[in-house]
Amino acid sequence: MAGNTDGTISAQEAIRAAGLRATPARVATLLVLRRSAAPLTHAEVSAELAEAAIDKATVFRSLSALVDAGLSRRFEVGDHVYRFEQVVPGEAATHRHPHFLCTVCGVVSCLDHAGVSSGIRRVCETIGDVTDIVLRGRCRECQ
Amino acid sequence: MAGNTDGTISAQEAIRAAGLRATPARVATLLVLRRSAAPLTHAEVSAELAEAAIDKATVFRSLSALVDAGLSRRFEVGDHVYRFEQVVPGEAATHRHPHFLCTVCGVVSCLDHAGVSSGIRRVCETIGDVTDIVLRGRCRECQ
DNA sequence: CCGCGATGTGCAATACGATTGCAAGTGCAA
DNA sequence: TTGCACTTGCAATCGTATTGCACATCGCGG
Repeated sequence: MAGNTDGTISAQEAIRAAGLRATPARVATLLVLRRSAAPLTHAEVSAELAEAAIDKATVFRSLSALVDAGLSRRFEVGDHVYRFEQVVPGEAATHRHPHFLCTVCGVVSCLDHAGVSSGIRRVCETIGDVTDIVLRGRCRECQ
Repeated sequence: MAGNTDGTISAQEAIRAAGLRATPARVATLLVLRRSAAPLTHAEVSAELAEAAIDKATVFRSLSALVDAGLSRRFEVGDHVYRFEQVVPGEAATHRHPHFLCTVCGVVSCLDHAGVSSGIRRVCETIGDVTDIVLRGRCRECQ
């Protein structure tokens, strides 16, 4: 039993597959992330899971565990609050490409295709080993 | 007396010109920013000014005042700590350049000079209004 | 050169997100 | 089913950012 009717892997399966124990707290956490369209703050996830009597420290550790396992992503928009979002199943967690982060709506887009490479790559080599490139600003819809 | 031998405006002059009172704390704060090649955190500036018996709250307010006056710039690279850097006299206060954060040693460097612009600029326009570019990775010394 | 009022400073306290220690509880492989 | 490492809950703690308030100071006008 590795999947649902819609073809996605169940949260429990995904967590196990990532090498973690599928505890209620982690499953619930991942479900909240999956259910949400937008990235959530720890506080938001926490609030939602408070009904299930899951402690905020546990939520934080669950989120961290999910991040470490590559099931979710952590970032922040400049307001000093971390946001979490699920890593869409199928995309490699290690796949590296620049991200654009709209500081207004919080949406993160991937710049896979973007021709960011050539100029920057040389700079990167001068600096060291660049693992991450983030652009921030306002997306077209938030202008 | 509007300038030094090297042609730059003295910190005191600059502060006055920006419409602020040139207090020792502000002058000292601006000097620290000017002296530093890399952007500094509030804690770093504060530590340096502690010798001069300047309180960290004052440093924070001084930094904020400088930012508001357009003499310095505040940003952060994703580690939940604000960085401050001077606005180079002559360049527009809105001038932006990419920053590199070494996730190992935490040092932030400016990629002023870097030829990051050309390729990226086009991408930025496609996406929306990019206000900030951050690269992360390990610097040469932390390899 | 001096006094005064507006402004800035120092100290301490606070807000708040992030993070951890520890003991009790639980998942899961054998 | 059992054991043990891994998790959780609770509460405490940490660090950055921020503010209140009384005192000190800047710098303008006299």
